Order: sequence, then structure tokens, then C-alpha cells
Amino acid sequence: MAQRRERPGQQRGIETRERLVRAALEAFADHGYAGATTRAIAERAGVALAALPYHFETKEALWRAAADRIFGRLAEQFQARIRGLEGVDAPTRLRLLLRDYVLFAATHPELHRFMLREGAVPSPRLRWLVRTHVEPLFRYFRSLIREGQAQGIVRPGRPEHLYYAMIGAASMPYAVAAEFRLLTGRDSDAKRLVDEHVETLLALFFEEAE
Amino acid sequence: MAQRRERPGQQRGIETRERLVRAALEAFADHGYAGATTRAIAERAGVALAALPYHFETKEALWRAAADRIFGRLAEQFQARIRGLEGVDAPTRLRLLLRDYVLFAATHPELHRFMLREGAVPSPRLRWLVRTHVEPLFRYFRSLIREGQAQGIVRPGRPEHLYYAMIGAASMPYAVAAEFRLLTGRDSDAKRLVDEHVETLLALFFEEAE
DNA sequence: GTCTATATTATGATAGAC
DNA sequence: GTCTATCATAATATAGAC
Repeated sequence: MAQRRERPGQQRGIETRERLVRAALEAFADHGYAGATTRAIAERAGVALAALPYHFETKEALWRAAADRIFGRLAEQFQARIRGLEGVDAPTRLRLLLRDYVLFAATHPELHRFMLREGAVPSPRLRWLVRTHVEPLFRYFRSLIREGQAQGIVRPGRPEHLYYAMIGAASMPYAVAAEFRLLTGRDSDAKRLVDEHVETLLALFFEEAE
Repeated sequence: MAQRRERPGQQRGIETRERLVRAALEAFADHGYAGATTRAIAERAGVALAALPYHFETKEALWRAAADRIFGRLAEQFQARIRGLEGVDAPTRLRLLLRDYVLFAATHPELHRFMLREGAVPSPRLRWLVRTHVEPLFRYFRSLIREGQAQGIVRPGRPEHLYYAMIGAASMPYAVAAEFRLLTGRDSDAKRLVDEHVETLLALFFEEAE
């Protein structure tokens, strides 16, 4: 009885939260924390302004939910991919993972936009972001880089530098997609261009296959 | 006579403009356009809030002055360096230019922070930035990349992609310096680390010297 | 040219009806 | 759970004394 009365309301609330998180992620990624106004987010989500503090208390709590969302998506995709690559030889596996990462950056430019807005200067938001999401990712990537170097597949250099070089090189065309468009007249996320970007990066970061 | 009365005032005004541009560049680079408040900029510059609209009409005009400043610095440094490299052979010249670019990114992280904040989505500010400053730079870099590829020095790939890969890989540790610090415990702009970053990038983008 | 004081608008958060 | 209306504050820009 209680269920019959509550379920529809609960369901609707969950949907509203969902819409808010989606809208917030886009807004924060595109305009930064200060530039993304709660009004614009509510409007984009198609809900009243008051729905925001009702579901998330504060703007910052919504921002954290947006971060959880995009990093969660990346983790999901990576974990599924890694399961599918069990038993595959290291060179092939590492190449496919780099390819995956570029495809993720191209289809989810919010991830790097979101990060780039927060990473410049110290702040409580950045500390939370690094401790919660970036650090595990960094450790995992670094271990992959080390493995690749040990096998003579990945070019030499400090793993920290290669990590940032890889992230930067892989994501830049999608993080600044509007600039890319103005500069080149093309869309960086067009399938053809993404594939070429992958090839370019493989040639940069991996030793020649002999 | 007029000079004796006006010069000190003029001089003071020039200094105030100068302080405002410096403060604005840092603020816009660190916090984005919306996040950089005119109050914070005025305070950082050590002048009254009203000095800002007096000298620059609007916040956006100050933002453009800040862009002119940092891109001007880059152009100065590059032009001086290029003059000094006349007659040097292509491989050495290209390596030194990449090295210069990394050093500039490390000592002037404002440049990439400023750009990354604007490049994500289309806007009048971005259009102005690309047409005024980024496009000439892009064309020049692209010609260098093509030259390097023609000589077999630079690794293969679309010049547009190599441009973004290079910019991204070169600047990332300095653009997100706070994140780098939290993640690695080190300062990305420490001399030692900058030199290592240069070496890493040379190994990535340039073919093995034989 | 610089300042203090203020007008005007926009923002995040809250109150209370439904 | 959602909405309209509103509060309190902080933003950019302006006015006017010095």
C-alpha cells in the first residue's frame, strides 16, 4: 500500500536527480564552477531552481555528484575492457587501452574539461577530486606505463611525465573542441579524425613494432 | 610646462594599467572569466575597484588586454629565439624550439590556463582569441611540424593532431600544476623536472637520431 | 587619476503553497 | 517532490568628491 503510493514519487525524484546531474556535468565542464549558474543548470535540466537545493543541498554537492558521474563512467568502461582483455599479450593490450582512452575522451569531453578547470590552483574541491578519483586512476595508468616500459613497448621517460603527456596529447582536441573547430574547420570528434588521432598517438608513445 | 604637470600623472596611470593587466592575467588564468571577479583583480593589483572600468571600460576589455599580454610575451620570446637560430641546422633548431616552448609553458603557465578556459565551447571571446592570437601561432607551429616531417625528424601524423598532442603534452604539467603537486608530491616547474620533461618530449615527438 | 559611495543586476539558497 | 515567490549577498558598472 505504501509502495503503491510512494513508488511513482520516488521514481520521479530519481529521474529529477538524474537530469540535474547530467545538466550539471555539462555545465561545470563547459563553463567552470563559477561560470555554471544554478539557474542555468536547472533550466537545462527542465526543473525548477528550487529542485537543486532540495536534491543536493548545495551547489558544491551537485558538483561532486557530477564528478562521481563522469569518473564512474570511465571506471565502468575501463573495467569492462580490462576483463575482456585477459590473456591478451601486453603490446596488444596496451595499444587497445590507449585507443580506448582516446575514444572515451572523444565521446566524453566533459571528463577532461571538468578536470582542467579545477587542476590549476589548490582548493578544497581539487583536493577532494584528487583523493577521490584522480589518484586511483593515476596509480593504475602509471603501473601500465611501467609495465609497457619494462617490456620495451612504451618509450622512455619518467612515468609521471608520460602520464601527463599522454593525458594531454590524447584529450586536447576534445577538451578544446570549439577551438579545434575554429582553427581547422573540422570537428575533432568525427570518427575519421579520432581514428587518425589514435594512430598518431600510438606512433608517439609506443616503440616501433619490429 | 604641460609636460611637467602631466608626466607624473601619466606615468602613474600607466603603472596602474600595468598592475591591473598583470593581476587580471593571473586571475583569469587561475579562475576563469566568471570566477575572476573584478574585486579580486583590483585588490590583487592594489587599486580601487573603480580603477578597472576607468582604465578598461569593461571586464571583457581587461580580459582582452590580459590575452594580448601573455601572447605578446610568447611572440617576443619566439622571435628573439628564431633570430638567434638563423643558420642552425633543422634538427637542432626544431629540438631547441620545442625545448623553448616547454620552458615557456613552465615559466608562464598562465598561457595555457587562459586558453584552456576558453577553448571548450564557442563564444565571442573564443572567436576573438583564435582570430587574434591563436591562428598565427597555429600556422607557424604547423609549418614547423611539416618541415620536421619532410626532413624525417618529426614522427608521422596529421600536423593538426601533432600540434594539439605537442601543446597538450608540453603544457599539461604546468597547466594543472596544483593537481601535479597533489598527485606526485613534486613541483612540476622545478628545474630538474622541467629538463626531464623536455627530454621525454623530445623522445616522443622526434625520430631517434642515428 | 584615484578614491568612496551607490545603483543595478545576478546569484545561491530558503519559505511556503500545492 | 515540485513549484512560485522571495531573501540576502555579491557581482559589474557608474557618480561624484578630491
